[in-house]
Amino acid sequence: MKTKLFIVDDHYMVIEGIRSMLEQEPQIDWLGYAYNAAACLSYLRTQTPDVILMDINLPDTSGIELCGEVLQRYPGVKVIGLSTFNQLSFISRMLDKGASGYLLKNASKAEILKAIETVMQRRQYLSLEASEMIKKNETADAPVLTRRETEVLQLIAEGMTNAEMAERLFVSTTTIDTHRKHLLAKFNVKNTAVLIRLATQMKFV
Amino acid sequence: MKTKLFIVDDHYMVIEGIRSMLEQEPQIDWLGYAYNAAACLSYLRTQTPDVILMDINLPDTSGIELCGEVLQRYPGVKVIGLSTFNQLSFISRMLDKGASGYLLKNASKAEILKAIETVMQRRQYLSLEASEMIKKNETADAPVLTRRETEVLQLIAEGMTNAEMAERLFVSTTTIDTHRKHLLAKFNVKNTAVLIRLATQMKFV
DNA sequence: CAAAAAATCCCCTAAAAACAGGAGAAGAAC
DNA sequence: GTTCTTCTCCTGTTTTTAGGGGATTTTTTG
Repeated sequence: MKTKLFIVDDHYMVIEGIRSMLEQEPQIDWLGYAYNAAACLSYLRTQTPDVILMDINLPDTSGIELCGEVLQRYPGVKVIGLSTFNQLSFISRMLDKGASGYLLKNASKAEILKAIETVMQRRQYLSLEASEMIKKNETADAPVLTRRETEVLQLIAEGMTNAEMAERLFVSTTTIDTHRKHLLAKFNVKNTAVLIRLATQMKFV
Repeated sequence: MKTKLFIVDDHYMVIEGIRSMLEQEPQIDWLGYAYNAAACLSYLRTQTPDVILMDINLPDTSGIELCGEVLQRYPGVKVIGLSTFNQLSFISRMLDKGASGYLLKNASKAEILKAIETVMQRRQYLSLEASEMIKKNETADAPVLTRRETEVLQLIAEGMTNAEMAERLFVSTTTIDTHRKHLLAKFNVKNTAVLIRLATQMKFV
């Protein structure tokens, strides 16, 4: 039984690298690739792969969003996140969205094959270097936000004041103020500037 | 006359992609690759390539530094920068260091070959999409900041208040206030939140 | 050198955000 | 059926930013 493999990555060189490594493998059925989230979703309407290798950074949506969307529509698909060293903070959110594993972009052919094999057995595959770094980062990094907090964070980043947000969300300004306090506390920062910088860097906005 | 080609990139998939695309080309002599700046410099002590494809992001030094160092020691070598879409701001600095060209990581085989050919003729090769985006970035979105404004912007993003920045930069708080006003005006935004979001997205911070 | 740009400083007022501390209600989780 | 989380709201005070002016002194640059 061949594994139907699909890639979503905006870098042709990466796609070509994976293709060159895996195309000749007997257990891999190379379905193709997409450069962005839209093309990926469009492809999935006609074909259903077994495994999708998905870059965290895409030109239109973030891989995190795309992962959530894909798994909501096609729960049977296994998604393996792809990332570079300095983006490990995103991985845990990708796993939260239901991804089955992740690889670093410097993975060898053997490691990619192992990852695909592992997730096909309904187990999780975490690249060694990356899971080590995640362990290290676990404490400090990306906070867990509630629905409302995420919403408020987004609106702050759009430039709205507490009064404007209160009106938009049909709550009191003091409520917004509370959400802000919680955001500052969760990100462990003391003002909006750093909050928005971190939130932007961590792709919350 | 074959072109001796060397790659510096920390992502195995990218190296494999380029190798797979170019190895069979008769005019290319595939010398090999390095994962980081140190390995690259070490390799250059034994061999001198004609063209180096160099990633902007490396684990040890930045590609920009490495580019400067390599060209200082081996002025005859042609360096072509490699980058992704969201790192265009680094390219101009790479060109300042003497790079002969740059490519985006989604470049096709034909484009890579054209770039190599072009720089071997002692001309500069700039990828189309990227030079367009650089042009865009120059005019519309990214404002031109003065030295002091950049400095203040950075400190705001670090979370400092006007008083703290004034102390750090040995000026009055009202001066900082003025720089802030200019920043808001230049970015055409009404508060710090949007300022920092845009500045982060545009890689000012 | 003259003109433009950048950096510096000042006034004032109003608005917004941060800090502190508490508290009730609804729903989910155990 | 209690505990935890989330969302909601409150009263205050203090700090920080934003907005609107204006002005002087260095640097750059044509």
